[in-house]
Amino acid sequence: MADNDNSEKIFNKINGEGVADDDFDLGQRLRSLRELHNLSQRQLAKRAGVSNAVISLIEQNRTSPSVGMLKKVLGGIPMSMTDFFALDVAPREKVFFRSDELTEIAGGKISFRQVGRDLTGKALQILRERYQPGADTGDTMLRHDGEESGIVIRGRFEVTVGEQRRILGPGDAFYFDSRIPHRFRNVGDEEVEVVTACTPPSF
Amino acid sequence: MADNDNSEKIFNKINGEGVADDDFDLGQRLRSLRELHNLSQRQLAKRAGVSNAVISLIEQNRTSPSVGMLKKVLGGIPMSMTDFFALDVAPREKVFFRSDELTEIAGGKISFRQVGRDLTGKALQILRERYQPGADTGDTMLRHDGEESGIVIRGRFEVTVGEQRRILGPGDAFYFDSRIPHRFRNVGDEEVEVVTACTPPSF
DNA sequence: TTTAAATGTTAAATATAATAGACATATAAG
DNA sequence: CTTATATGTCTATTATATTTAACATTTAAA
Repeated sequence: MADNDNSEKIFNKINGEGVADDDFDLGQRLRSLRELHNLSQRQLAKRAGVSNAVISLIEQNRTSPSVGMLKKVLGGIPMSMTDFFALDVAPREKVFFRSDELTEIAGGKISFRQVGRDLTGKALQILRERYQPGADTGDTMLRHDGEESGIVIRGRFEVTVGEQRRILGPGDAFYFDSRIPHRFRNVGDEEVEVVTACTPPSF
Repeated sequence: MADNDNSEKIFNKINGEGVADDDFDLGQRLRSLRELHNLSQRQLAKRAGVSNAVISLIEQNRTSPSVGMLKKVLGGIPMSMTDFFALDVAPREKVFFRSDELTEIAGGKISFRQVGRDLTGKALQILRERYQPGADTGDTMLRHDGEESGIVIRGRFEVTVGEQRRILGPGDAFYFDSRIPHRFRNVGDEEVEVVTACTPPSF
């Protein structure tokens, strides 16, 4: 073995034996989903075109279904694989946030005020952002997983996404895949106010 | 068979034979992902603790891996199941939206203006909502999958979530699991303006 | 009570996924 | 050229997922 020998060893040190054991309980998840939709194992099985036994076995985690099988089963609900695995969301507690309760993330020329304090396990991040005149997100373009969207409330706001650039005013909006390098800048004389949302949270 | 006999037949009419054949190509997806990370099949196999053959077979779609297997393989990258399936998002086209390009969803006393026209396959829905004085979302509580959050820009906005109710002013915010029944109402004299985000899109 | 249909579970049979190891090819080193 | 290491693919064997058909309970109707 040649040059990649090391990376593998390092990797294994980090991740145990390289196994990514998500702890989530596939069986429990399917069972909840099925019961939420008021279907019996047999009803679901028939709609999905599979045997009822396999659903019982999956729900007991006595088998690890092939993705083809899981897809068929979910097809009986119906729900996509994507949604099924995205269902990681835990039940939430705090619902309301006073203006001054928003979590200050960055001060100075750019102010990010986030709804909610700890977003681990949550699907959505929503921010009220303020940019002082001339403020920007820096020279290196931002890049992360997920999608991102926002609506400008006040000011003249320059948004750069990949090769595209545009100046947005009040009421204007943007929507893009956050994996595309992006950057924000206040190009006007007054403060920019913008409400943005990301999924999943990027920090 | 009793009362659910019909629902099944109707369902099958809608969805072919109840099979949810996502068209996405799992093999191609894994291959791209692996190549993106500059790993050979054997390197990935070693890191994941599986045989190299299975990766070849999966990438050729000659086998439908068990979710356990897929999890292990992704563990070698590493990437979670969630992210793997969330990778469904097609490369996006339109990024910027002028104020008047926002899609009008509901007129009258409540105005929903959405960023983007067709959100199928997208993870995020962001809306600029306006409520005339006295306007509300109706007597029946809303309920759908996903999470929902918003920040009030103007006005006095009553938000009811499950047993909780609160009146929010400019800058105040909310965040909740959309499966909890909820309702919105303008309880002030002036128009309410609020920016909200849902994931996944609820309509 | 008896009967019938529905429920979730389980066992044995079958189909398929996963492994170990060989094969063919390509690239680079000697 | 030969040799060595890496690549992706394929075949036979083993392990496991999936089906079929039964079982044990429960619920509702007769």
